[in-house]
Amino acid sequence: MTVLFSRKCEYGLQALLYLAENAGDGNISADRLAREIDIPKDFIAKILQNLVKYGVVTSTRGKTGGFSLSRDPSDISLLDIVQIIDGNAVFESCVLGLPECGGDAPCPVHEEWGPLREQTRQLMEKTTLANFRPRTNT
Amino acid sequence: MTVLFSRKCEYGLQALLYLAENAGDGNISADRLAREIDIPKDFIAKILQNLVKYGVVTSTRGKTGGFSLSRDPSDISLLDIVQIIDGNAVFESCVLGLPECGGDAPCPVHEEWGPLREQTRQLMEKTTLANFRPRTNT
DNA sequence: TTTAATTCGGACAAGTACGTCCGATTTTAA
DNA sequence: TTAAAATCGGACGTACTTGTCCGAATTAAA
Repeated sequence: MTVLFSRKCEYGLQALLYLAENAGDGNISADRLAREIDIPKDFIAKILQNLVKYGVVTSTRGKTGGFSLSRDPSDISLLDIVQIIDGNAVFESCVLGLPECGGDAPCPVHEEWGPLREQTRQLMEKTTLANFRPRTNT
Repeated sequence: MTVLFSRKCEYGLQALLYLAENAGDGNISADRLAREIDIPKDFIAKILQNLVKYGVVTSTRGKTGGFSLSRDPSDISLLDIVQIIDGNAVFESCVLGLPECGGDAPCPVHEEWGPLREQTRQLMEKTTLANFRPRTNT
């Protein structure tokens, strides 16, 4: 199991953070991404192709082709990516999986999980692709 | 996708909360559990059989058989159940899936996710099977 | 012009989680 | 004693997620 997001989503986040980090290098190929962040090449290619469709990533074919971010990294939140790949059910569902969990029939952790979930959502929302490596300035 | 725990784990938690809630009824059959909380019968049976092995649930065969809690509900935390079924990787892993995420190479949300994860763990730890329906006392 | 390196799209394969079935055993009640 | 209702254990089937492959199209460099 993963923690909150699917493998696909984790890979997408990792790849886009790498694109942001290495934006100066121009197009970055799926092959390089696969090598650098240790993800199956064809799999990350597919994930990025999907993000291209949603306007987050730009792709270029041909010999010097590859992927790059469509917008400024600071304009793309981690939440944007999560919602494209996984949707936002994770930020709306009962953590115990009770379909009817809500105000009138709350699960035992409903009241406490709500704020934690919301804080998590806000964390993903405020963190952008510009926020790679927060404190590794040697 | 589920939120934090596997389907199996969610079902286990739901079933045990039901056992706690209806402890007065003696043994509760997999069939009743399946009907009441809308889970495939053979699936919840398997999940409970596993919890029997770990000493959380007691099973009785035969005509009036079924399942019941081995200990007082207040003695069984939700975390106990989660750890038996899913392990505790969920409370230890990087939320972005980075294998090397840690103090020296933190992911962009490492510092903030840590406390949220820990609060979640503590919530599951302090909440027991006696904490069903916190505020439905009419 | 040719070759190499890339993305694209679709199909397919593998792996894991989820769910089902069945025969054996146990126990109670008729 | 017999029948019904339950768990147990193992095997099996299904569905979803993850991962792979391949041919076509595109582009730049040799």
